[in-house]
Amino acid sequence: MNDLLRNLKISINESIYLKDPESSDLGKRIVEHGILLINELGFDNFTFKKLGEHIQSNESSIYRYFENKHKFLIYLTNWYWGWKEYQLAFATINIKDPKHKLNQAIEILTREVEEDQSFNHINEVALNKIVINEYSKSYLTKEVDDENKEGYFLIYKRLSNRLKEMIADVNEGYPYPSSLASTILAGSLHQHFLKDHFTSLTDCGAKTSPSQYFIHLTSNLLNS
Amino acid sequence: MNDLLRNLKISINESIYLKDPESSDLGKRIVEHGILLINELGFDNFTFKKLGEHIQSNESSIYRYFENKHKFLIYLTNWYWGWKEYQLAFATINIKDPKHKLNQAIEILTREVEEDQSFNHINEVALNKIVINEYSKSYLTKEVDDENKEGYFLIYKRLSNRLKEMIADVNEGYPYPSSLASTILAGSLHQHFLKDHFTSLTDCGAKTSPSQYFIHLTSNLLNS
DNA sequence: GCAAAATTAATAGTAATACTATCAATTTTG
DNA sequence: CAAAATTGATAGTATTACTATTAATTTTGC
Repeated sequence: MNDLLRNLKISINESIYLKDPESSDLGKRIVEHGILLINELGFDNFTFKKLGEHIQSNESSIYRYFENKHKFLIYLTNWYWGWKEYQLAFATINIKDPKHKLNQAIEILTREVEEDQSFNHINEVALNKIVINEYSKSYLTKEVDDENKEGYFLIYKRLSNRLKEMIADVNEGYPYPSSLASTILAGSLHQHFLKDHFTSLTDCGAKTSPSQYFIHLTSNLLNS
Repeated sequence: MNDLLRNLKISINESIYLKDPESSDLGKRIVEHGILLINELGFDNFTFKKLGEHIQSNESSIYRYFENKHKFLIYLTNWYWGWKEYQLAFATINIKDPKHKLNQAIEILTREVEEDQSFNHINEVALNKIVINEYSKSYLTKEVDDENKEGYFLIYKRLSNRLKEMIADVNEGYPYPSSLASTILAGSLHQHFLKDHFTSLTDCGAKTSPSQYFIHLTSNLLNS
């Protein structure tokens, strides 16, 4: 992202928060330090009380922004996928060739994340680690169907669908474009996790990236 | 499985439990009803207290078998993967042709689960749902590296590695056999989840199965 | 610049969770 | 049949995940 986009705001479904954290200084500190603290402790060990201590504020004040830590995770991961959606749009808009476009999309969606200067209070590297380690906990719940109806996963579904369209544009005869898109998105988070914790289960590591693996896989699948 | 295997026992790393639940009637009831209750409530809402009430036993008695519910989940998922490993071994042992063997392996590992009469106190269908919904929570923790060293994920890693070997036997030039194996294992759980909760993100459903998707994907990748 | 409104902080309190400890009752076994 | 092991019942602790109330502080609108 560049300076032209300084005023960009990732828009997030209002039912996910009680009060928009972007609307106040405290709200931004909750998000900023929440990301750092979840990354440090893991989501399971993270509490609003601990976050309150970290930002020298009060547990009860945080509860005025988010109902509970589950919703806070939903908020953060929505932000992440919204951010990815912007990156994807900008990086692929002028590409005409469908194959090139798809490869670029996969690259954006599966690569190692770097800091984005456009969003001051968000550490995208830490947030990416949270998404790798915790995203699936946001939907692997008994409430998933209700929350899906509420639109909590809309951005992610839209993103997966964009990828699916690009897959179909390369090979309209390929019978599983939706499954391939979701496999790339969820699978790349998984490969990133494996390279950090279960090296024997992946070929990704110092020499090979998840992006290479998925670009190779997709090209071979669609161009044969 | 058949009657020849009546006395089969899935062996599980001793450091996962405090007392072998297979060694007593109470232990078996903990496992049997624990599976049903986790499937019913979801792992997050499951507690040993609730399980105690269900089996008309006491919370404190359950704690003598398992340190906590996390270890209980590790136990159950280990059992599941051990069971899959047996199925895989039996179903592929006499197949000579590497392509046929690999297809058979993918079928076994990704298909819809059916009841197995060999294991009385285990409801494999419910357990499969638990694995789909909860398995990733067992390793997406801050303790994953320590627990990996303790051997908590050995069976799963061995299974993934067997699949990797079969992939390499079909095409020794394919550069990402380990990643493909882990993608098939984790990806098929994910596709099963999607078909139940996010139908727009998958092509799997009434007419198409995750098995078909992954067999098609693998064949096309390795035979081109 | 000041009063009213909104926000935040501090404190207290509740119910549930995730255990541990103790001891009694029951069952198993040698 | 006595000793050992297992199980059940009860109680207790620290933490979590909140809600409620009120006071202090900050913001705003005129």
